[in-house]
Amino acid sequence: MSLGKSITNSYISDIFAEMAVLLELAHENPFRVRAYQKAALAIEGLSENIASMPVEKILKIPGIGKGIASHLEEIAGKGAFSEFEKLKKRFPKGLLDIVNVQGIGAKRARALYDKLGIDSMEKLMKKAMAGEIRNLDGFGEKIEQNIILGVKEASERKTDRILYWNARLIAEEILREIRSSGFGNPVYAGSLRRGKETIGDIDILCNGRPDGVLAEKLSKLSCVERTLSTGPTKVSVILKKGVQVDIRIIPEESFGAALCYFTGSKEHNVLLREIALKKGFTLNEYGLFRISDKKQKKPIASGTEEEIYRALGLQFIPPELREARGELELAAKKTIPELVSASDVKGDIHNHTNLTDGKSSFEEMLEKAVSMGWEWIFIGDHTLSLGVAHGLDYARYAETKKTLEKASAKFPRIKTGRSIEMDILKTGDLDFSHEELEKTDLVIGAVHSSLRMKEEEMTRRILKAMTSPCLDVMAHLSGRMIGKREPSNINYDMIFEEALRHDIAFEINGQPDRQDLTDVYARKAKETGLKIILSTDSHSAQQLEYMNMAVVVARRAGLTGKDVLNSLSYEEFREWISERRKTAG
DNA sequence: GCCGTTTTCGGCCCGACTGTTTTCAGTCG
Repeated sequence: MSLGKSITNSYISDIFAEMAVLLELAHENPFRVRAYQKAALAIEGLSENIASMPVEKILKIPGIGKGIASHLEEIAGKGAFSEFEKLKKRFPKGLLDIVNVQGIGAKRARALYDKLGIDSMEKLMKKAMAGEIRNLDGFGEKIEQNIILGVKEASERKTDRILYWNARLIAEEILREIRSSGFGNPVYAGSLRRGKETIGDIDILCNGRPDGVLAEKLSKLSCVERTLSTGPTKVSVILKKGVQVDIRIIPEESFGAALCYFTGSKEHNVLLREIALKKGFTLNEYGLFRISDKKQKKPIASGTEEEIYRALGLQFIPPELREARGELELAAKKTIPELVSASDVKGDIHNHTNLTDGKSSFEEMLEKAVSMGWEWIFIGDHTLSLGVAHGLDYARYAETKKTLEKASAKFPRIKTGRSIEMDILKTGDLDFSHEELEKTDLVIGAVHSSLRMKEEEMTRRILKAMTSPCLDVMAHLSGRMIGKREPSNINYDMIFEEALRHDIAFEINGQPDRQDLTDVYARKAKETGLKIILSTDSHSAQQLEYMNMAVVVARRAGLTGKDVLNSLSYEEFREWISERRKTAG
């Protein structure tokens, strides 16, 4: 059974996504292709490991039927399924890269392979430079030029997606530039508005008439490197920073319909349109129309998203939930929760100062915390075992706690505590003795070393750490770093169940490359009945702003203000710590 | 390949833009 354990949802999801591409290359029925894409997305969004789910339960997942279920069984047994293996042999690996080049899809990739034997990015570049592609049927000089640019961009880009936080900063910069050029009301949409972990390209909507004038001006913004396409309603550009941005020009009267349409997700939109059809409407980016209104003259709703959802008999769905994960059913029953927002947050618990590996002093941290509008902050540092971070032993913890108290006196508007990020050793032991732990304000347990242990071993290590009554919060549980480090193998079910017995809270870490717990597991934690706490893991005062990152993850998980301990007052939070320590032992 | 309160067969969301073509296929979101 060792094979079954390593078969994660993301592993399976990747197989089905690749299968979809291979089927497209094979000129298969497009709806079959779509079915595999849908299955890949559905599996990616599950918190429970699908490989160990009973088949009756698997068949209840929307988008998964008998066909995919039987493939799943095969994957669970041997890591792949036969039709997939067969197709993989039929097409060289390099073709999959070629499909991802801007302007090339499966059809063109297949044609290039059949007619010129192009099976790698290198060959593609060579043939394009030699001018051999332009002579093929359906190709031309322009496509050839775009291929050369596309291959260059693909090779320069290190990863094809950027972190949410970075995308948000870039988007805000463009919005400023568009605004200062005098164009009305630009907003971002797409996966950025939905708060996805990583962002492929940035979608921006802008108020204006589709007369071509605005589009022309937008393609000349100073941050633009090259223009991919320009039409009266849409401009696609690549920024100097390497990110693709699609800007749409939308008349005010259909702004809501467009915002909804371009926010997505695609799957959410498909379901939304199906609901519209059942009610005798049709929905597109211009509005919601009666089907009988053939020329789409008079929209039922179009100006705002709220109007559109209302006209469909649905509660408004916040963008972060629009992933076709059951939100439409909730909206129909009007049970979409009021999601947590930055204004619910009264403080942070997990951060670092210049006493260990942070950059800022207590005073700088406190000043920033006040400017965030918080009522309290627990300021933390690493413990000793984390040699690289000059961690604290108990004596230094106690000493610096006094220093913090002195610093706090200068900031009467904010209440403070001294937290400590307790290293969970390889054995599952903690870095301080029990007597020392009892004298700390707040203990945040975290794994920092030997992250690649086997699942059983790593799970046992964390379970053991949790038996300490003073371990209050579990930080960045999976240890993953997006794009750099895979999550550790752990058994979430066992860890969550044990944590529930000890009333241990789980952190959503707001570092843009951590976002850990993920939205999927934060949702599961809530369903298990666990408490959740948002943190910044700041290594400078400025980074306290990452609280906004953690809020986005929490919103995607469907959490309310009440679900996060950050919404407690200082006294209530202190009370929670002492109560849980009393009962946990 | 999935799905079903008009259905177990025959549908499957919809439009913009480009570049190739003389009316449309491919790509993208």
